[in-house]
Amino acid sequence: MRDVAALAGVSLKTVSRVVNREPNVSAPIVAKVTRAVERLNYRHNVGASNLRSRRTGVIGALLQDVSNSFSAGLLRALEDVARQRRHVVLTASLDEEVERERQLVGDLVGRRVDGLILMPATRDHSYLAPDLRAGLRVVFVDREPHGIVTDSVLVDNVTGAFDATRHLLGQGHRRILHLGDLDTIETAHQRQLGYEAALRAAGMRLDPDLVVTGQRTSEMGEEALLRVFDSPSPPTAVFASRNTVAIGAARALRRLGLSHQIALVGFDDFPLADLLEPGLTVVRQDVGLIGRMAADILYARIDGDTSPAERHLVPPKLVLRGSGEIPPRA
Amino acid sequence: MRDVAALAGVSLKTVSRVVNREPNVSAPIVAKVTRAVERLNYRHNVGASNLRSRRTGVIGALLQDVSNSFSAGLLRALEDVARQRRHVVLTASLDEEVERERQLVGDLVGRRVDGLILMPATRDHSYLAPDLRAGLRVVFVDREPHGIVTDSVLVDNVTGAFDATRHLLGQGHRRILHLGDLDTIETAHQRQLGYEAALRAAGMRLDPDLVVTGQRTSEMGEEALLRVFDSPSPPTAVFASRNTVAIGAARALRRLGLSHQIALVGFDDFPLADLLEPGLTVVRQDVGLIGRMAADILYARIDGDTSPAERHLVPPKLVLRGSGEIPPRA
DNA sequence: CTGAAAGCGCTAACAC
DNA sequence: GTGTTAGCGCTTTCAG
Repeated sequence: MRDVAALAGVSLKTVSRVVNREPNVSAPIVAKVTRAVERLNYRHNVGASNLRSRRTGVIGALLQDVSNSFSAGLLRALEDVARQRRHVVLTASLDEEVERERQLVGDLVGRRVDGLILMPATRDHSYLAPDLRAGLRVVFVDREPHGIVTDSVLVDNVTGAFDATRHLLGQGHRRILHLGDLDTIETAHQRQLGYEAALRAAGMRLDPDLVVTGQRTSEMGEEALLRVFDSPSPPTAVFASRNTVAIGAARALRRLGLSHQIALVGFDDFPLADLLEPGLTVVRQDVGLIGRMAADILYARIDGDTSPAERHLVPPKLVLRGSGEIPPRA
Repeated sequence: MRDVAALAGVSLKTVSRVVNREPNVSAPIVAKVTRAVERLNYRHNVGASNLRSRRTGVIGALLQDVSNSFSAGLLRALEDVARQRRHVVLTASLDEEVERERQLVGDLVGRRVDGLILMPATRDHSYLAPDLRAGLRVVFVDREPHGIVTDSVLVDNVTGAFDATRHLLGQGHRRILHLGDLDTIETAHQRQLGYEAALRAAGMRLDPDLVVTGQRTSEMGEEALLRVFDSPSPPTAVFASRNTVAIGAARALRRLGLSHQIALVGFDDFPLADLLEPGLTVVRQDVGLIGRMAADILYARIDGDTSPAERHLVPPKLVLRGSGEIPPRA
């Protein structure tokens, strides 16, 4: 920058003004400086500038796994709003690992990100309190903050699961298997609650044999379903409350030749769900909307919004494609 | 940091040493400093440290679209190797937009990333030459660098398309439709070349009516296929050289009721391709491997490897699942 | 509209 | 093993 100033015959501060597109610099000087910048291949050092100005133009996004379609879609939405501010996004995957979350949060705070989008792996977030007090802006996504107060954008999992289950009940199903993720995961637990509530609303009792949680992968879902169906009175419908598990369930039904006999509803849409045979009925969470909301809230905070933290609930939507509309066998 | 030093009763430099886990600090002092850090909720300012040390611990990843499974998988692989170094990844999507690429490269260079992974939208990369000369390390992924010399990790698209086409020919198909992306996109062009080469190798002539390029989305692929099949002598097989297009083609065949009559091979695998009916035969590119290779090469350069830039070709693999093994109609 | 001086928070290079 | 001095590249404050 010194060299640029010298070549352009102006002061350091003037170069700084031009580079930062500040107003109040005369056009000829802007031109002169710009020319010098190009001639010298000068690259403004954003890091150095941050040191004094206290804003990095970076937001952090700590997601579950950027390679799964939910996290990836979220990231894309965040990126789109960040870009409008000429901000940039630092991402990492947590893989449900508690230690990783704490370490990455520490790292991002150390890098002085202007804000943080967090889809937490931990269940207790009080460790964030000092940073929050120090001015860190955080928006939780998909999972609720515990032990601290901050904004969140959540899917209404209870309602989504309730709707899915009610949909199956409405078609006459009475034996509905719930295949779910680890019950310790908050969203999974809420879906279980929604399932139970729908049964209760229909005046039914919960049959513990029809609840199989702890399914994380499509393989686990597939095997779990095969196990359950190897019984004298198998279910007539399946609610698979995680997308990978729904895929496993679909695969298992295919293997059993029951794709068109057993109803199946999944939670969380994914590409190609409509191309399966039958098309997979799912509860869809609008990732684009969730990401945009989270980013908008984060930027409102960055812009100085000091209203009380809010919990934003995004309603999921039941998308009928065929698999969920199969009636119980006569 | 000054406060920490004061509280611990040591010098600034000693705190710096402890925070950076440098050797040659006595255990009791480390403990004292660590305690002071915790008491004060001190957060090491990585940005300030970078200013002096000239390394940011950040790599940039400019990909096509982080929400598609190819880019997302790549990003995940990059992240995994970066994490082993306690580095972090700055990502953005280019969406084939030339201007965006240049702007983001400029931004990331300004942020002094230690290295850059680039899946370019541009076709001329000479604009990078000054930065390269200034020491920027760049590894190209999926597309070749033009106008500069730097490392790249590419999929052997010609061979992949050749194999796919030969596979169809081997089953007796003679009228094979090639549905491809914009021919101006390098990878798409190479796939067209592979298709042509396979026909030539089988002693066949290229029928221009059987080449439909410019298909970008699944909708376009679907319509294009419907158009082609609305003819007196439709093809008996389809090679869809882009994953979204293959999905559109599968959807179109489904609509025509020809899923089991017409052979279909796609390029680039995606989740659930095996669950379609019939399972979709594809040419698979190993994203995990590509990402790991690119990151390893980038870090080798960062570590000072000055050997000549190399072009690494990853062979794609034909994955048979049924749709590509349908024989031509008698 | 432009510039000079001070300092952001840290680490390199050296001394002790 | 630990401390001191200088300065990374920029922006802030205030003066002109």
